[in-house]
Amino acid sequence: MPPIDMARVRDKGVATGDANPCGACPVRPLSVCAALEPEELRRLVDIVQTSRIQSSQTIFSEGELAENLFNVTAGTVKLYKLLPDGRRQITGFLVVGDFLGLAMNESYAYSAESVTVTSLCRFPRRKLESLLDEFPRLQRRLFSMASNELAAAQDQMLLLGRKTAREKICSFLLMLARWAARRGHKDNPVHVPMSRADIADYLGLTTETVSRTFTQLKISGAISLQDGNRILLVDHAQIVDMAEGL
Amino acid sequence: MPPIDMARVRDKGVATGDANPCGACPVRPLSVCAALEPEELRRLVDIVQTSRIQSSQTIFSEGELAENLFNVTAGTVKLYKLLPDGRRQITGFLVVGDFLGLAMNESYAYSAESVTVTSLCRFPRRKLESLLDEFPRLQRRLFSMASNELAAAQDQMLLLGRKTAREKICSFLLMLARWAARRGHKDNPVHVPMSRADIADYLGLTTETVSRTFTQLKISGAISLQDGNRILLVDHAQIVDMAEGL
DNA sequence: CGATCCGTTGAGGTGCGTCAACGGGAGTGG
DNA sequence: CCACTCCCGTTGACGCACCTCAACGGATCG
Repeated sequence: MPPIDMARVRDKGVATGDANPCGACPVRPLSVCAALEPEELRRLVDIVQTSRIQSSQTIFSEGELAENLFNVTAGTVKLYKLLPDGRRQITGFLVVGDFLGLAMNESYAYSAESVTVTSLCRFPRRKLESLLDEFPRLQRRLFSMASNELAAAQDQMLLLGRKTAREKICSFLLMLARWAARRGHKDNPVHVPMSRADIADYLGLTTETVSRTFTQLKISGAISLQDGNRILLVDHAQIVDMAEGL
Repeated sequence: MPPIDMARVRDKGVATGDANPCGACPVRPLSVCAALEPEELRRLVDIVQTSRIQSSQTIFSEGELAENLFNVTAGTVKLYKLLPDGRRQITGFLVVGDFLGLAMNESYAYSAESVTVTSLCRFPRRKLESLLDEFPRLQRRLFSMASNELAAAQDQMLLLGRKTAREKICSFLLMLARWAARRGHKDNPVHVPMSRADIADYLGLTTETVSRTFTQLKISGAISLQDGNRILLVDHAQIVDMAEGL
C-alpha cells in the first residue's frame, strides 16, 4: 500500500476537472458543499483538486502532519488505527458524501486507505480553515457532520464493547443497507465491497469468526450469500432483531 | 436514579448564581466559554443556569428531545447507551470543562448520569444555537471540541475492539492521570471516582474481570491500591508499555 | 502452471464471562 | 450499642464464545 503521490493526484485532478466541477457535482447534496451559495461554491472550487485513486492506496497515515482534508465523491475508504504489534482497528468506512479529516488537530488521528476505486476532492487545510472563518454556513455544516460522526462512534462503541459476533455482523449488514439506501442504490441484496479481514477489524473479530458467522446466518436462513460480493437479506426483520440482541 | 427536576435545577441555579457567574468562573479556560469576548460572555450569561446535583442522578435519557445542553464545571458525568436486554456501554466520562451534548440531532444519542456530586451550566439548546450563528468564535470552539471528542472516540474503539483486559485497564488508568493533570491535580496516586461496574461498562468487561485485573497489576508491582478510591501508579513506564501491548 | 491471496472449515486452546460465595462498610432501626 | 440489610469489591470454580493454528479450494495473475 504505497502512499499516494500527491503531485500525481493534483495533476490528475486538474486533468479530470472541468471549469466548475462542483457546480455539476452529482453528489453535492450529500456532501459538505451542500447548500452553499453560488459565491461560496466558487471560492470552494478555487481551492479544491479532484482525484481518482485505485483500491488499497494509502491516502494518509496516522501521525502525519494534516495538510489536506478530503471529501469522498465515489468509492469506499477505510480509517484505521494500529497497535505497535500490528493489531488493527478500523474505526470507520467512508462512502460518497463523507468528509475525511473531521477528527484531527495538527496531525491525523488515524490512517486512511481506499477500499475500492475512489474519487476524492482534496482541500488544503489552511485554505479550507480560512474559508470556514468567512462562511459560517460551511462551518455549521462541518459541525453538524462531526456531531453525526460522534453519534455513530457511540453506536460503534456499544457494538464493540457489548455485542456478540452475530449481533455485530447483523448490525454491520444493516449499516451497509442504510448506506446503499442513502445513495439511492437498492439495499437488498446489499453490496459488500470490503474483505473479510476489513470486516473483522471493523467489528473487533477475526476473519474466521466473520466467515463462520456468515455461514451460520446462511444456514439459519436469515441471509443468502450471492456472487459479486452481494448478500441477500432474506429475513430483514429477524436481522434487525438479532442486531439488537432480541 | 430519578430524573432531575428541572424546575428545581433552575431555582437552585438562580439561588447560587451571582450577577455575572461566568466572569469569575475558575474553570472557564477549560470550557467552551474560554476566549470569549466580554460582550459574548455577557450574552452567554443571559441564557445560562447553573446547578448542582448529587451523584447517580439522571441528567437526560437517550432518545429524549434534546432541549438543553450542558457544561460540566465540577464533578464527573458518565454517558451510556443500553441494549434492550440491559447490557450497557459507557461511551465516555465527562469532567470539568467538558461539554455535554455534542453528539445529538433532535434527540439525545445517549443517556447522561452524574457519577459524583456535579456542577453544571445549562444552556437552552435553541438559544445557544442562535448564539452560535452570532458568534462564529463560539461555533469554532465547539467544532474544535467535537474534533477532539471524535479523536478520543477512535482511541476508545481501538481499546474496545483490540485490547486485552490488562491493556484496557492500564489505558484507563493513564487516562485518569491525564485528566487529573489537566485539572492541575496531582496525577499520582490517581483518584478513581467511578465504581468497578462503571469501569467495566466503559471498557467492555465485567466487574469481576476489572477486579481481577487490578489484583494482578497489584501483585506484579505495577500499581498499589490505596484507600479513598486512589491508585498509586508504582511503575508508570511499565503501565504505559502495557497499555499499548508492549 | 506455480504463486499468491482470499474465503471457508475444522480442531483445539484460552481469556474472559457466568455463577456463586464471602467480607467489609454504610445506612437504618431498635 | 447491636442487629440487620444492602451494596460493593474480591475471589474461586467452571463454561463457553471466540481466538489460534492449520489445511484446503477457488480465483487471479504473471
